[in-house]
Amino acid sequence: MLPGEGKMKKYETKQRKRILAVLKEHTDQQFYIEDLEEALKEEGEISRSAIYRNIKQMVEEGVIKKYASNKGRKFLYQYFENEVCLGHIHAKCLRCGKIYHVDHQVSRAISEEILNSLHFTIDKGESVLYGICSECA
Amino acid sequence: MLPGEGKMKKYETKQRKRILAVLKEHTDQQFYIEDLEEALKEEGEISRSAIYRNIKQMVEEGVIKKYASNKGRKFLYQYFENEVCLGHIHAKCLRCGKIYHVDHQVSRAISEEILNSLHFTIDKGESVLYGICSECA
DNA sequence: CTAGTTGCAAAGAGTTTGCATGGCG
DNA sequence: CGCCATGCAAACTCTTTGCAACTAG
Repeated sequence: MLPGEGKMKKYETKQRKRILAVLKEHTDQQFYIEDLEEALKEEGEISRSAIYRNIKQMVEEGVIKKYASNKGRKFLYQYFENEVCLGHIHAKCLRCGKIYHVDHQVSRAISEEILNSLHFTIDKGESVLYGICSECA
Repeated sequence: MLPGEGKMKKYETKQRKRILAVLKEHTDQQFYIEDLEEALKEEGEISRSAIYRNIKQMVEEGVIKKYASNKGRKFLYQYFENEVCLGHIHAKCLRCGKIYHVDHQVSRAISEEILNSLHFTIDKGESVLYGICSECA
């Protein structure tokens, strides 16, 4: 890990493992804290503070990504596969919530178009396009 | 106004006029409630509840747009020029916060690329790209 | 006039934090 | 064993709401 990217975890607790497992199982989905809590409940509850603290830690480590949601004041969290996600723009379906990876080439093409027309350098990891996916259309 | 788009305002109060004036003066900027409060303070304070209620009303009317911010749990608000903003993707500078309009043609080109590669239909009004603008680079 | 709006204060919703206890290494 | 993490509850932050007083039309 590069310096300044946040502290590494110290202990590998049960709770942390279970939280990460849920996120890894659904890499195309974003979770509210309450979704995580719900999903975790089946094998025994984890306190909210533990969830919040672990999540926060993982965000700092770059293991998961934190997104703001347009409706309401809750945050969304998603497992972030560095190899897969870096350099990709993402698209989120407003109906089903699923996350799609915009193909590498297309992402780069878009990035270049914006650069040419506005001299604006996109941070692909931060940019999420919203719309309706093929399944929901 | 189309049905279902929200209620129209009833009264044109001093407070409402002043709030809208501030937003209209900086159409390339997004405001936190506290920024508005600060900007309004100079000509006499407006209560928070009045600011919140007016803002909420304007969002429902489509006069301004509400955005979630990635850091912190506050919302951002921006005057929404229908003629100018409709059909445009926006780009927000992560450093200075300024909002840029992605040219109509480029917006459409991007929209089509995504449609072709993912069969995903972008909602341009909801999509904001993040990055660094030319001035801040 | 009289319905919609303001300002205040109190209630909500989501997140963070202090502290004693418990568990990883 | 020592340090970090957990769980609980209380504190915080931002937003919403109830209500009496106040205005725009």
